Amino acid sequence: MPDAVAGHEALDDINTGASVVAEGEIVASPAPGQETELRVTGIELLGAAPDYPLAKKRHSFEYLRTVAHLRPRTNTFGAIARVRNQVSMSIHHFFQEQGYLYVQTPILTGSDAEGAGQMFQVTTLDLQNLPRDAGPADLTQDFFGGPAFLTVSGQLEAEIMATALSSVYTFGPTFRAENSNTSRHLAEFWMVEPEIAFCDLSGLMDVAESFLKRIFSDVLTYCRDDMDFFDQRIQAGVVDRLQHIIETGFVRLTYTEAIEILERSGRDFEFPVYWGADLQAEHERYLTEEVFRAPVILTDYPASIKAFYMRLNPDGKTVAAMDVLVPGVGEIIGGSQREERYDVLVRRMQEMHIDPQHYWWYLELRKFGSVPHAGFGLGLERTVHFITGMQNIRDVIPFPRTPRNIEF
RNA sequence: UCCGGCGUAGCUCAGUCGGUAGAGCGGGCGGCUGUUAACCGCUUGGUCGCAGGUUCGAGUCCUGCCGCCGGAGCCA
Repeated sequence: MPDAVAGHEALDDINTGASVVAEGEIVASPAPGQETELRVTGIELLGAAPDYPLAKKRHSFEYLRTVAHLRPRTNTFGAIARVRNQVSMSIHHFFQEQGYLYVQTPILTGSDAEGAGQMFQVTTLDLQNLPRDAGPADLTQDFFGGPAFLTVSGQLEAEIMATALSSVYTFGPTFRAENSNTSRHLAEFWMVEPEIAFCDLSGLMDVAESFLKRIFSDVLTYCRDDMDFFDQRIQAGVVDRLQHIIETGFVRLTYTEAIEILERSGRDFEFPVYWGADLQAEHERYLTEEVFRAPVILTDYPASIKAFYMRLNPDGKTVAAMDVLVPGVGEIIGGSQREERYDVLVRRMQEMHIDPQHYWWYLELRKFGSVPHAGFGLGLERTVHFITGMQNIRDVIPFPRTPRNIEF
């Protein structure tokens, strides 16, 4: 930089990470690989960056997690933030265009058995000095007069709204206190949960498929540069994979048919395959990655391995549930047609040792003008995980919460 | 939580049979200059995750703990 440039003496303090104001003229560049450049006439150092932890080179994602306050400054995390933004917008656009109502469901809940995993308990009691006489703490003195938790799903409340206002969707944070140490799990993640009035399982599958295709298509259209970046630097083939999914139909298969395929495969699976067993990750991978090489929607699982609120099929053995499985990530959507028949729902709860009294308000939806309805949950981070080809879900959310990790 | 692997310089890693710790990058100094993760020379840089144990001697072997990674379970 010529000495004539105003402020050039600041150059000694301008290194990687510094913030500057540069003035000049945008001109055509003679250099290969870029069309324009800034011919600087003045430069000012706003904030120096001595001992900046991010060198001008490649860093491991593992290291970047230890500097989560700086990693959004890297090219990869910038690209992820833009894709996340686009996916979020596409979710809203898709449902808004079809007349769904965006509703907010509570983050705090008093229901301690929503059945979707371990919950975080919330309290204002002094944990060092709990009110008690020998026995357990007296929770009637707690803020809500009883136990309170962070939600694991907005589904039950969404059903309330959907049976009043027609189709709705929620989009918010969800919390699971499972001690899961994997590349696919977070303790805090964002979930989209549409609840569709007057809808059966077949209609639900149609929504799920067109929903995912819309998200993938928008990302390829509006985040093309970022997707090319992921294709070149993170995982080769992610663009073609999305393109292929958009252009082809999802495979639809019943659980029973899937079991038959697995039994006929001749494969020696670690976990045995038989009707009634829950499908293991190895079984799902075989179906999505080897047999069909495409997203697979599995339906009609045995009632014994699914939640109480899923609608019992006429065969009396299976429920109208569906899982959307994608290659590499596994389950990206889980959903079902809901049991709208009061008597059947009560019987299912009793079979699964769930106290119907705890769900009196949920049951009343079936008592007063019940309608068929269905819904599913889509994990936002699992979706961005799949789209970008990133190896670890902790790297597709700015501030991941996992066991023993909440510093940033 | 279970199984397996790993933890060495600011970062990425090597370290043989147990014998007093090394490279590249980064940082600093100098040179060069149409650069794009520049280049050339010199230089700086260590509680070998923590705590014990075995040994004349431990980065290396053993035990426990902590953390990270991969897989599994749970699930979005």
